[in-house]
Amino acid sequence: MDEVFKALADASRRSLLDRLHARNGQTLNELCEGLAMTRQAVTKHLAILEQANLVTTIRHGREKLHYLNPVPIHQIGERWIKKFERGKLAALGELKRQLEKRDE
Amino acid sequence: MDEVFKALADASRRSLLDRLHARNGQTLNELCEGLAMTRQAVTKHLAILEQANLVTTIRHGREKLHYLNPVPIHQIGERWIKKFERGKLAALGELKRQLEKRDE
DNA sequence: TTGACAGGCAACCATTTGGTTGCCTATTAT
DNA sequence: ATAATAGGCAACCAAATGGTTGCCTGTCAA
Repeated sequence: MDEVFKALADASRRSLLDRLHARNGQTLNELCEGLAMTRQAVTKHLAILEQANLVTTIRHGREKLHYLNPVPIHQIGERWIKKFERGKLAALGELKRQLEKRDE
Repeated sequence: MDEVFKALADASRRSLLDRLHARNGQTLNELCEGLAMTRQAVTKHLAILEQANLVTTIRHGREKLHYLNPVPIHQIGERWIKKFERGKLAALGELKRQLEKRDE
């Protein structure tokens, strides 16, 4: 899980996920197009995403296809959000109320 | 939004959020208790969480109370997850199917 | 079979990050 | 008034991070 958060921390990597979301199964070179980054930089980002299990790859001949894996992101929603979500809006509302009481 | 992801990338900071979730409105020194870190390190983490709007603080006399703000985390769930969630399980299932076809 | 294309590996570099220590300020309690 | 308490600021440091360049390997097409 730690790896997922670290992987998502970088904007370049998030945009790579965006690209894969737009069109799944792209090759490395396709993912490089239009980016102000060398191919090797992208390779590193993809490796990090792969290790975090956010991207799955498959070799097909000399090409490596990249597929988005939505499961870990979904798990954040399941574990983290849910954890803090109880009393979602209530938190801020109650916060204000408590402080008003405290500072009287 | 970038700040939120960066703030969540660190395990120490996530555990600070856990602590605040367990008991909201703690002071800096309370949050330091039992951690293998100096007070100043915790201060820095809290500053980052504050900048990401994940923690709201209020001065009360010489104390600074820290409150968890669940809204940005909730927004991840709203924006990111939703974005990739379409065809949640479908993605992996379809992935396998496509590859089986491709590699025949 | 040979060149072009897709990708991998490794060394290197600058900046960011997570942490430290040391000292300063403000508030509270004795 | 003064000591203890709660927190802030700044300089500094080591390690991690995001990026580069250079070169190597494997696969496909002419």
